[in-house]
Amino acid sequence: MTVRARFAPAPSGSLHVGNVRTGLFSWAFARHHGGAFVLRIEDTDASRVSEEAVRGVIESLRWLGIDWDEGPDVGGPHGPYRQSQRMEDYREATERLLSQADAYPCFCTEEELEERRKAALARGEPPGYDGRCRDRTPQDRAALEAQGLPAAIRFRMPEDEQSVHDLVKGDVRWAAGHLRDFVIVRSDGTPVFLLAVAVDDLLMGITHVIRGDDLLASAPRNAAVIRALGGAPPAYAHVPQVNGPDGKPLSKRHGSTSVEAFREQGYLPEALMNALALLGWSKDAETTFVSKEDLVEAFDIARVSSNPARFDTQKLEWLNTHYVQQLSDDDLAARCLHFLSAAGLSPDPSLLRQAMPLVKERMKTLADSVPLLRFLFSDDIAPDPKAAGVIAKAPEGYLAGVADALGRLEPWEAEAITGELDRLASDAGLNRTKGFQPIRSAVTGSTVSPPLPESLELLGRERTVLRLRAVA
RNA sequence: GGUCCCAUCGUCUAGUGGCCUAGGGCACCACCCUCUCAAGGUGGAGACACGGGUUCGAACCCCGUUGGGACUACCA
Repeated sequence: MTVRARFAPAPSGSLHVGNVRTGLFSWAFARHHGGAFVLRIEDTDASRVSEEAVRGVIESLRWLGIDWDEGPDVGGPHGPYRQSQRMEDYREATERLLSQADAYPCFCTEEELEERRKAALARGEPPGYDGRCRDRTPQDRAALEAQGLPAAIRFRMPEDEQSVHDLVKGDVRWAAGHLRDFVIVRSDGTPVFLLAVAVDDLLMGITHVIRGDDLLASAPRNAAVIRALGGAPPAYAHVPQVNGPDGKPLSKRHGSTSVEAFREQGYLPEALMNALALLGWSKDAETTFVSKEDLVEAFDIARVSSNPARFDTQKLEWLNTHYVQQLSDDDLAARCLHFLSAAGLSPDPSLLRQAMPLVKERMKTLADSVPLLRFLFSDDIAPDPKAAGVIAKAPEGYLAGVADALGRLEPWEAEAITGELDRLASDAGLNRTKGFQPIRSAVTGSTVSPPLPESLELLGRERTVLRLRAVA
């Protein structure tokens, strides 16, 4: 059997790292087994989706390195891949279910349902649907319809015990009567997720449904609908949710946890993917660096942990510094360009490229390139308060002397500059730290910068001397 | 309330009855290196939620308790 897995996000908000992690696992599973991966957009609730969100989902996944064989943008034999465009399939399925008496019209209004729910709760009974419309006679239904009462369509849940063999949770059972009849078509005629997912998974030939475990309870319902439609349910794997640092499920109040946000902060896709891959899954006891290829090669759904994980930003940061260091200078320069431009700088390409070895191991994120390199690409480098303090404490005439000496120095390269700076410092009775810091402050405007002599070499003699004189 | 899921260092995890005086990564602490900041190196502290069983033997199996979470919608 050829594996067909899918990722089916609801584009109601941004794709947060918990969602993608689930998608990543589904993708890795499909790729590991040489199967197909399908992207489907779950937008049955039109009020909650925006076109922007759909585009955002696609872009985020692509950026991360996840690809799909069938989807809304690339098409495929089982399309369309947006639920909002599959209404005909849902209508046909509903008719079949209705004709088989696996579904029935329900005339209860939301208000009535709410009241009965409260009443049941008050009596200490479970609050689910009470089945009032379940066994109405055809005449009864006709009469109610004749009155023009709007009706939703409910699925008639089998009354025996239901069970799901889950690839990560194991066998999960629901005793008879615990799963109530549920609405599959709203009274306005639009299908509900519970129906759409089942129909789509069936029609798209999905063999493995890998999704968040908040959907575990809907698995037996999805499976029941698929069986009623004459199909065989796919295998299910419900992976745990990803929590925020406080241990609560990821949500808006955790701030920017979307893929897009991490991208904007300067994280590398390879680092995010690595971090996500290790959240709830591990290759073995030791492995901490996992590339896309490693993940595909080693992914095993049976090794997915069944308990929820917190997203660890510090580890992401550490992974990111690691991956930044792995990048070639050209690659890194190209990636930094966007951040420097966004900060209003217009870096000279060759200078930028030459600066990479200096900053590579000093960047946690690509965005860090801005404060580190501003002095090279802007002459507006008024010393910050700390730097101003250091300059003020420099011995009388020290910086002017440095300016003079550097103005005559030959050749203008790091090694010679280092020698000269050392000489100047010791002549002034200063050690390297004390001797270099005022210069660094004057030239970069900050007490923190890439190594000084190398920085000066790149800056050039003229700009260096000019800046020294400006503060001297 | 009911049903279901989950429970190893702060955190991510290894662990599927003896290999565990519980291993690794991040974070933390100390030291080394050092022109700032990093990076790097060395070392250190740090966990099986609790209580009962089962067994010659339990982090691993069973039961209970406690604590988290999900679902219980004409949301997905």
